[in-house]
Amino acid sequence: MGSIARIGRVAHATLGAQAYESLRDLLIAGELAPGERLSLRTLAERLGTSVMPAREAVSRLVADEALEVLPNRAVRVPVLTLGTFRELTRVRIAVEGFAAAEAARAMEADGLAAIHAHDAAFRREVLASEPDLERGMRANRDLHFAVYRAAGLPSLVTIIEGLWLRIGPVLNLDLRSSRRRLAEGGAQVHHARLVAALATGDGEGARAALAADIAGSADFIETTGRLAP
Amino acid sequence: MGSIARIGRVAHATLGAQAYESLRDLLIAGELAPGERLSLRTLAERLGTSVMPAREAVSRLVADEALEVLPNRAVRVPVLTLGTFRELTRVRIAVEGFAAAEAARAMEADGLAAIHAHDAAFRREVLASEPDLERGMRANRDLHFAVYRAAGLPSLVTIIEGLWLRIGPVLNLDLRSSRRRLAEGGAQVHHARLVAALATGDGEGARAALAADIAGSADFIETTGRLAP
DNA sequence: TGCCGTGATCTGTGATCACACTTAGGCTCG
DNA sequence: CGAGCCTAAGTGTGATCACAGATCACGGCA
Repeated sequence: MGSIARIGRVAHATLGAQAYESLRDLLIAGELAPGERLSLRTLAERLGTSVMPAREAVSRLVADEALEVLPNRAVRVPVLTLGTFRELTRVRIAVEGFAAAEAARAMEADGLAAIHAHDAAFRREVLASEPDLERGMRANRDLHFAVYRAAGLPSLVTIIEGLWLRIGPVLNLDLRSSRRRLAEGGAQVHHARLVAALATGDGEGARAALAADIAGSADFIETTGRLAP
Repeated sequence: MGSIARIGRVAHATLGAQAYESLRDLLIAGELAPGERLSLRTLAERLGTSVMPAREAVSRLVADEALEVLPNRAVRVPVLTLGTFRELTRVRIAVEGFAAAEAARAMEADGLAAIHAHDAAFRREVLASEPDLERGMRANRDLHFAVYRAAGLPSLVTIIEGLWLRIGPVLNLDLRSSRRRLAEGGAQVHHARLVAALATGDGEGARAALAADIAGSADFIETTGRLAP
């Protein structure tokens, strides 16, 4: 095979798209606290570009409601009220629960294998004596989205990504602040029930397990009392 | 009442936001055909501004997947394949069906009155000897979103708007092309069942009626055979 | 007559400048 | 010594310019 054949895509990523994904990852990872203000020029300087790519990134994230512009035109990470958080949780249970149910019906072998791997990685981190929180949360995220992708409905995955983008800041900020959650919580129990239901094609079982998982972490967040009233 | 009181919103709408809503309405109304290419400069000239607001509008719509950039960097209205259309329809039935079920449980008097009004307006247009298609479709849209808003889950309404934005071009293009659909179809029958279920708080009935309505219009679109293979 | 090379034009992207507005800090005056 | 104004720095928004790449049509060569 000539070397010309392995050139592949040039990965023509525009600067604006790169800036968008950088900011996006920061938000999902909870590295930008709710209420924190952003400046286009500061952001551009940190990215090593002009303000234009930063503008596009912020503009898209505002459209996703992952950032908000105040009446002063200032840009900041939205501060979720308790009511908004509960609303998002209800929507998540409905949408992600549906995705899990569909995944159970459409599950194929390789998808199930990937899910098993992510589940094992998560449980390994939970049971470790010195758990790496960031790696554990990434395993959790990979597990969830492997399930959602298995439903075979790409537009649904996009919708769920938008939901995670909005709850990311409060969710991951609090989960990182206390390492108890990872070890104590029923997360791995829910995951086990979820994986079992997926393996047997039990759609309603998968939906129930995922709903319990979401509700469990949401309850934990509420107990921290860090949400705005 | 002094005239100062009726100023209302300062309409602090940024040019980019105005451009976004203009393009958005054009897409939902199906006035931009699938596959049609857009030019930032042409768009800017039509809006009477520079390319900057047009850029922001297009950028946001691309993020919503309501527009797409080809590998050539050209921007066009996406051409839905039959598979993508069916996928979106399944997601719509799940998400909008959930919204209808929640609306039935949370329904209040004034919301129900508004829904009744939109339903009457739609039926009036269907039964008219000389139906105004555009007005009928607007009544249909108002009816649906009045139901979704009644669920009391704003983030769900945003999600559904995104779905309508994607199917708008093919849906409304075909519905306008044949006036039969409005008159023949079971739309008003499904609407009647939907409104009745909402009035009695029958969540599952509302979900079923809405699902049938969506499936019915989707079937009609498929019979036109205008979708890409 | 058919086909390929080539240049003009149009595309989106990024940088830079200009402007209205907000905000915070320092300075002056009571 | 304290409070209010007022300047200066910083904000997002919009316009304009510069540039690489794609597209398409015309003309010349085989």
